[in-house]
Amino acid sequence: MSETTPAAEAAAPYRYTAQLAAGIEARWQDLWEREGTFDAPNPGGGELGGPAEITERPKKYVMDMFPYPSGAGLHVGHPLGYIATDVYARYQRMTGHNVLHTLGFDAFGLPAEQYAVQTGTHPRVTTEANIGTMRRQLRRLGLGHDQRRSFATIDPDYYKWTQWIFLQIFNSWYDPEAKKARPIDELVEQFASGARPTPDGRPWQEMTAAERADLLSEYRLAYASDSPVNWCPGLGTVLANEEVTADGRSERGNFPVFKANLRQWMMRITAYADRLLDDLDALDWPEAIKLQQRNWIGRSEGARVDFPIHYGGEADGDAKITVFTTRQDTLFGATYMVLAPEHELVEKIVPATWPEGTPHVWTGGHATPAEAVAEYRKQAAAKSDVERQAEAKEKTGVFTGAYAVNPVSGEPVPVFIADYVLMGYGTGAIMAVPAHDSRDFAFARAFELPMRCVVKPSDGRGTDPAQWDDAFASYEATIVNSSGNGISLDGLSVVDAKAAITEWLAGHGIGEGTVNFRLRDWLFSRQRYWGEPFPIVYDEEGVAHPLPASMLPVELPEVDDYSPRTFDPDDADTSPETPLSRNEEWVTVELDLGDGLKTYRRETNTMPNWAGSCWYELRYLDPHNSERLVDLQAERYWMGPREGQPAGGVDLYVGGAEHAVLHLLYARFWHKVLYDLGHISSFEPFHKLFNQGMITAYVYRDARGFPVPAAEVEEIDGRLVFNGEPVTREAGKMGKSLKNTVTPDEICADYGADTLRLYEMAMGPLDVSRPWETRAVIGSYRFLQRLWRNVVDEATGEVTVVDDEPDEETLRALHKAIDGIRGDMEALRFNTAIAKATELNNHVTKLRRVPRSVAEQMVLLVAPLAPHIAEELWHKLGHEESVAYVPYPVADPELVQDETVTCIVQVKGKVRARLEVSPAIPEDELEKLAVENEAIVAALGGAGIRKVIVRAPKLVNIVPA
RNA sequence: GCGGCCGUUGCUGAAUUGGCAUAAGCGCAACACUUAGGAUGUUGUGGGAGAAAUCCCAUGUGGGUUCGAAUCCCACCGGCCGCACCA
Repeated sequence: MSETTPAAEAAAPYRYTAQLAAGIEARWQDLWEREGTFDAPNPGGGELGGPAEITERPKKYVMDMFPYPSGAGLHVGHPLGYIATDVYARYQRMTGHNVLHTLGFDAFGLPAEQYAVQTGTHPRVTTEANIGTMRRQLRRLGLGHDQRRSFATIDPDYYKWTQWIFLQIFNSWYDPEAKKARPIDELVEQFASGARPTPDGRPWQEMTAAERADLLSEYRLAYASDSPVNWCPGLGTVLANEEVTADGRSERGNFPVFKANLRQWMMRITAYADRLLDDLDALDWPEAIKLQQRNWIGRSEGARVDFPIHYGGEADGDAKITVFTTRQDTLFGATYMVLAPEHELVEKIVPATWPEGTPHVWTGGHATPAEAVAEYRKQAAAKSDVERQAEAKEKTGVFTGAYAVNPVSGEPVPVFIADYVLMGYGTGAIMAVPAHDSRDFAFARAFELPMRCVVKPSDGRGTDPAQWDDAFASYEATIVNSSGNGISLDGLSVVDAKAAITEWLAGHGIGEGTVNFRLRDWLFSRQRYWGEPFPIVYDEEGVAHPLPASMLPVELPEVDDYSPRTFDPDDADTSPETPLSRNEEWVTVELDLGDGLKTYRRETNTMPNWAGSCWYELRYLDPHNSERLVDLQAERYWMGPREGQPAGGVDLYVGGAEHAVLHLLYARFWHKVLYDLGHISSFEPFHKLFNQGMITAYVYRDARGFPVPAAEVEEIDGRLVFNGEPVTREAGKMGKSLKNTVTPDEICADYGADTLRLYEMAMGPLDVSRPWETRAVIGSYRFLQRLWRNVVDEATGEVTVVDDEPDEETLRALHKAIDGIRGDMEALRFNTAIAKATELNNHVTKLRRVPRSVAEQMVLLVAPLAPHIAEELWHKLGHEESVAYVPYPVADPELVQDETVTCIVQVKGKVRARLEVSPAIPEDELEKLAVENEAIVAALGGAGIRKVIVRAPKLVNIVPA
């Protein structure tokens, strides 16, 4: 490694060693910082303004996903993306772009709070210390960030604007006509003028303040509501749907999550479902991520259908159950209905007694419907999502005692409640078509309900569902048994039947075609200390008032105990307690909000971790603006829509795929609201998204299965051994508990930052996960040593390049490398760029005298990848300016191609001869050469030629007769 | 269960549009320099046959399309990821 014996040092005191690299790297990092080498000017004047000659260049806005400053420090996997964006940004600078690249910190959140609780210090103290550590670790890698633009989400200057955006969202509503957010005042005006009637028809002026507030809540894009939310006693907070895993546990901490009815802040992201879906098309994102977002939004086309129902006592002829279905074509096959247990209609429809002839299995053994329903609802509520998942295969439910009417067949259909119908999706009620839906099929079998086949099975199973093993759900079939009430679907295909019945339903006023989304509104409040406070206060009547912008930021108060109150993780019968509520002095506040000085109580929830990362791409552009969240001109310059980027946005956004739906969906939503309200010109935050893979590491385990320190495992005769005992190896994450952590600091110390950068980029394609292998780092180190030696004499430190013109072969090798590397850099294929640079470097190493022109171009080629050594060599070669802005080498097209190319001649696809030909050789000439070639004649063995395929100049393929 | 992605050498991985499979690196081997090598350099390194030129086989398995397939299509095997009673 880096150790060299005194003898070797004496012989080569100027060898590129880790020690030498450390000196070079520190020196250039200091200079870059001192000179502000990577400061990117905004157009125009002001603090961040810069010369027009730079701002007139094409721009590139390159971004990493916000790091969270953990207390554990970085391992070598963390900086992978940061190195990649730095290489790309440096390349873009050298190809004439004004490049904005910086890095801030996402520093609010539960881990900081938990860490602070453990260490007994204020979250701000530990968080800021962690940020300091991370800055030091990252600085050592030589990342070319514009430090003027760096900030943390916990800075009051920053979260002031997070709160401001919240107010913007709170103070707007979504106008479905205009398909955009509008200020809530415009809605108030409509109500006040009567242009829009109030729900109960009373004039707006006659409504009380509380009534008005409630009404507006139905429209605001941020609103508080009582709704079933994910309550996690173990964490002491509620969670967004996205933060709950499929088996009903918290993503962080893996605690059980329960449904609880709590008053919480929500974001009406569902209003944007269509736009969030449609605008994906114009984005340059990995298809897999787009697909995940599409699935999460979950658009499905279907119809709403009303089923008339008569219930006890009420002579209400209009009573109905509305269902959502995607299979309206099977309406004739609906033989029963199911409501979610929590459905509000349930209480109303339950009759006093079981109808005559109610089968025993339907009643659950209860004497009255009310009893049965109450008992089932109790059971369903007590079930955690985990239990519900586990029992998903077995359908449970109970008859409500009520019958509705199938609107097309006119037949009475019994109404059940069952937990396989979810309150949160569609209308919380379904029409059950057991013959053509496998869930309904299972339920119908369990409860001995009738089935009616209305889609003729195309798999030859017959039309009697009693004989079937499962429902027939295919669309590749025609409708049968579906006539009556003035409509017939018989003989139509599924698709045509859908259209026909939808039209019929609409015409009769009992349904309409509609679109339903899986996406739900975003639960936006948390019962935590370490987050942004809401800029909201409540008056005596409990009406929420937004604070004026002049009162921002609402700073976090000191509290005695900032940990959230947590409970027994399994105790669902608990409720959250916000840490901020403990500071009574802060909570109670005297304010003049326009009605004179009054007493208000502050909102004590805080915003979720995602809030700060929802808009940081905008603040980098103009981080110190105290008047606006971002200067419009700066935003338009760096992110505005343009050719090829119709929605605008960051040019390159690099981060892990784990944020596929959460952060990326939320950030897109906020961005669109800000766009609608005219604050920005782009309507998507990130034009190109790139997911980097993970650096994994080998985990070594002993016979008991415990991890052993990876660094101390030896390979003896092909067997893996630790302390003389055999161990097993597997790929895993890198982490302390697995004893396989490798830190960037140790690699920098042993080889230097340039070697680390180069190795991480050379390991493989950026988007693929791959295992770290410390022993392979030496390869990148050798590359840099050879590069160094090609320019510098290890014994004297003198530059050894000569002013000779390079020979033809070297020249062609150089230009081929330039051409290839440029393409690779552009496409983020750094691994193959390095392979090409290595080839060139190895070629040059063999030259006895290295021409200056070749050495200089080589230094420029590797400069984005290994910037410190490149600066050093560039200056040793006699240049004064930083290599950062020197134009990247350009290939001469004449020299990219060899003077002669090897043409392969195949017979029936097998290579039988090679010809050295000019790249410009005409097809017919090449064919002639090939056909006359001795080896080919021999290979043909006298057989005639059926066909000759010529792909000049590289290939001829002869097909014998 | 549904959807998506991926299987190339001892290992990490290259291969532009369907056109010489295995670039580059690690490791391994030999040699040179060296008191020494865990330094550096040079050379070799998919399998099989052969003295050699060369030939045959090989991109998870089996089929197909094509003059030609790692690449396109179908089925299967193995692995990874996402969603999961979504009506």
